Amino acid sequence: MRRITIKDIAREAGVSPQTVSRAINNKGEIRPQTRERILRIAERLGYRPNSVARSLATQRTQNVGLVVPDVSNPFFAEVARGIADTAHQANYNVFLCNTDENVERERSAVHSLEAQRVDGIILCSSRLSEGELIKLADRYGPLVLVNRQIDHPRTGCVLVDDAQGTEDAVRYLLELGHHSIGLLAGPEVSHSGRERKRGYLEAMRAHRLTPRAAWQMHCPPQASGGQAAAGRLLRRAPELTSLLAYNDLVAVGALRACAELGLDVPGDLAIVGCDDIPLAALVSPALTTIHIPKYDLGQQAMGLLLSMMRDEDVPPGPIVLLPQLVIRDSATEPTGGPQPLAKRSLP
Amino acid sequence: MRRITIKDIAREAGVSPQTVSRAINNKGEIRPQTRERILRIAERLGYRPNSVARSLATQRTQNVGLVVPDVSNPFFAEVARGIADTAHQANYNVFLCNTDENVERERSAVHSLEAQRVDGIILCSSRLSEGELIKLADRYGPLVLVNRQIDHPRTGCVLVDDAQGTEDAVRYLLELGHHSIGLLAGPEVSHSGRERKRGYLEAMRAHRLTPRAAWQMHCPPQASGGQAAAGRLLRRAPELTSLLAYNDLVAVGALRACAELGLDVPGDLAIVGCDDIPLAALVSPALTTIHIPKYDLGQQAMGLLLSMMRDEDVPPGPIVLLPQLVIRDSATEPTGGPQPLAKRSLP
DNA sequence: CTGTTAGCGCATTCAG
DNA sequence: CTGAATGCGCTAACAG
Repeated sequence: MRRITIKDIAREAGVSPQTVSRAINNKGEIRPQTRERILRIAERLGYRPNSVARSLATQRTQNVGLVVPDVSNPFFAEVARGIADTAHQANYNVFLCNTDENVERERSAVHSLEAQRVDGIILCSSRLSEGELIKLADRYGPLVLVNRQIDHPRTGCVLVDDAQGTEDAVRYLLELGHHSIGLLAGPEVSHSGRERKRGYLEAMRAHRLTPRAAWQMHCPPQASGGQAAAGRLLRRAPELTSLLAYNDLVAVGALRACAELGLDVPGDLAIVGCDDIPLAALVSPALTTIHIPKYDLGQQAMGLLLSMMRDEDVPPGPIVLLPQLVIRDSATEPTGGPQPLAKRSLP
Repeated sequence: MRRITIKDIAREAGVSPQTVSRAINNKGEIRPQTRERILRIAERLGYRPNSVARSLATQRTQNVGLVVPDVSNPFFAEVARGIADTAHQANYNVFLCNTDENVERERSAVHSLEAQRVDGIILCSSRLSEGELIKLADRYGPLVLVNRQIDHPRTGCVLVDDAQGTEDAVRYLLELGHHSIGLLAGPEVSHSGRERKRGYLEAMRAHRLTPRAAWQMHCPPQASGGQAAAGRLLRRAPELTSLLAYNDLVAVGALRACAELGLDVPGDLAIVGCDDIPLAALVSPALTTIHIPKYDLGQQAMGLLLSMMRDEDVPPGPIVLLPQLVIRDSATEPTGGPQPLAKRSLP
């Protein structure tokens, strides 16, 4: 089944292919009348322009590549939405690549996108080494990094001030009257994990509190990880009246751990999450959490990429987005009574 | 910045471009020795094959299009994962298009994909009319529909037996001892909404129970919708001891409504969800729910599309996947005491 | 305003 | 085993 080409239309209309091209792209001088006629014929014949041929001729594809660890992760799903929406508004298509946090897959995704000659690439939470990223930026066109930062003239970065987020959360807990704040830190390798921990430490120190090692524990960023870690942490440090979790899943895990231990949230223990994924509002108690502007992150990243692809001047330095504490039900003032776990016999 | 082409490599290697092409595609006769040499040069020059040019020459793009209402919806996110994984294993790239359940956007997405000359298209929960789908299938290559069915030689369908799922759930509740089972049906326009309702009605009738209209209520497929509807339904029909929800979000809404009304789940009211999105396992009580094999759905859809693109023979008729009831904590035997709401004065 | 010529980078003939 | 010619469908540059 051969598809209709501009030649077919040209023949039908008795003009040259070039004229058809002009009519379709509404470009160059052309008599409105012929243009109309050609368009009608194109319509009648069910013509669909061939972007592949056009791309080859123009050396631009109007496609961009999006590389994420996992679209089924609600965090990246929302970032992806922001990117896709912004891209489509600007008439760009997007290639979706998942990497599962696997460097090898990320590398192959990037190669594939280069082969596709996408006009720009957005890498979310890239696991590639700084050296590799720079090499990529050197040889390829516009590149935008989400949640990662390198210094390169053809690379844009969009970040969230994760440390600021946890600082705000810690301050909030302190103002509520909590003095002993535990941290369920995420993976040590993760960028946001390190930043969020840093924010916690800084906020503590800023308030002349020495962060105790016994109050901190790393865990995998899922509910199961949070549940296990929270259980251990609360036994080890029963004096804790509040917990800051690496993300909402970990916070939910902590919620479950509390249920197991017979602790009431927020009565006995205040819990604050991070990310504000849809889940956060739906568990009970609904999570007080640090909202990360995920959709915005996507919008800004794609917006930046668009500017770069259009060769517009973009201000140097990363675009930094601010998190915002969302107050719901999982953190209130400490009851002030005896230490929650101290008043019970632990299993 | 001009990119390296096979010509550059040919010049460097002192051979013709065709030889380079053969070396790279490992196709046609070529002396292993020259092949090796060429490949090394390509590597050194940082050559990336130009898929655009290749596509134009071969008339195949190795790209497919994926159209979903919303990737940030956990249901479609997982379907998308299944599709993307399977596609990448087979060396296909995927274009991602969101429609927001907007027919106009879906139409434009399809046009865009046609222009990209993707080798195949997967439409999830398409809102296009049957007529339009058939026209699309007529003029375009392989098409696979997820959650939708049409009869067309070049179109494949992958479905979940939604009715079977709710039938199983109703039977389970009946076996637990529930006689009054309410239905929080989803949107009337949705295909799965209608099917799930049908399954409910059939299961009731199969057990010689007349489904009462007062026990059924339609609602938007979100937690808020479920909460509002459950509240009204439970007041209207206080004799209900169990509730089947259109999906997990609606079920969570029902959970909240129960909390408002002072009803214990599962003690006073059993609730069964549908879909088994990650949330389902994380709320408390954890939802007993109908697991829809979302990732499978994606895998099968892409698998089918691959077969069709390879012109393999595919068995006619839709691929039908079976849901499976996942038993967790939100549904147990009825307590058997006085009707739950009857024993309290309603606000 | 419209047509002609050329080429984008590659693969597919067919010769050698 | 390798090279030369041709075309995929379209646009850019120039002529008319």
